[in-house]
Amino acid sequence: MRATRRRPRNPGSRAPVVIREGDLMTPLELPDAVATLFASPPPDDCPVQRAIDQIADKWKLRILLALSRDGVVRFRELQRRLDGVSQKVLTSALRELERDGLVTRTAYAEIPPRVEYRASERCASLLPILAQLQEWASRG
Amino acid sequence: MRATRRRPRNPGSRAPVVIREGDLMTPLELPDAVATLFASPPPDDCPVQRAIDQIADKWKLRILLALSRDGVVRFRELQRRLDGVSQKVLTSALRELERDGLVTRTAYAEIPPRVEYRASERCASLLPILAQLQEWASRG
DNA sequence: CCGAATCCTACAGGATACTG
DNA sequence: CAGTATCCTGTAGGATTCGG
Repeated sequence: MRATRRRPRNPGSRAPVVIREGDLMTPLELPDAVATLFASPPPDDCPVQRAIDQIADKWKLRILLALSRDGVVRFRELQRRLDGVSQKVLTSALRELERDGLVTRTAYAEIPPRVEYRASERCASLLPILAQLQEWASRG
Repeated sequence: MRATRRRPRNPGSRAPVVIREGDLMTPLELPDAVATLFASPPPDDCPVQRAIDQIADKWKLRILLALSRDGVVRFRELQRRLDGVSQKVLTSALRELERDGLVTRTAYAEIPPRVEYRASERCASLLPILAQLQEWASRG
């Protein structure tokens, strides 16, 4: 952990925070590591929002975990492991994950067709963050 | 989120990793730090999914960032800063965030009424993870 | 086996009016 | 000001059918 910088009550130190008189609580401590969160472009181009949007639907997270755990998985087998997902939804989820660089799709021109999905390196680099998120969720 | 119950699959003991012969790629390297991701209960009780659900809608992330940055913010002022949010949606988002322990709501029995929102400590502990997510998103 | 095409429902999110 | 109460629309997700 890094040194927590306690904000003193005296005025004069840079005050980006609105405090009314008689206010009992100070704002949260904001370590430097999170400063970039507030420097990002305000509206819709927030990278955090984009990242969340890339994994926040009903199935994507489970898809990524299944592929990361099992390596190479074919479409039908993946659908079987994700109990209850419809083929249409799984297809579109995989398409988006592929577009976002989180999974790799490999199709073989065979009969019957064979399509393999695997997690990408980009997905692998996301897993430690998800693990932290898991730890965070378990705390509360 | 409506999931139709299907018959539970019970394939017996299965090798955790399926590798076909002639496969060129090995599964991703999985550091120990992410092992807990695959040990969690499979279906709907995944803590990661819960965490994501708590912040993955159109406004929650911006609400949390605004409150974390500005400290104490009243309802109307918050709505002004989140350009375009309707009060119904803002209200329900704040209710959920409060229920999940991410924001604190303080109402004063005055006329006109005054209600203050602030980010919780639990929210503060989430920010570093969001910062990492931001860094991750910037990499791809 | 791997989808694409179609149809359908539930719900998130928005617009507006009204209240204490 | 800080909400509720309605009404409305777009879309995520599911069921089913068809095709290469």
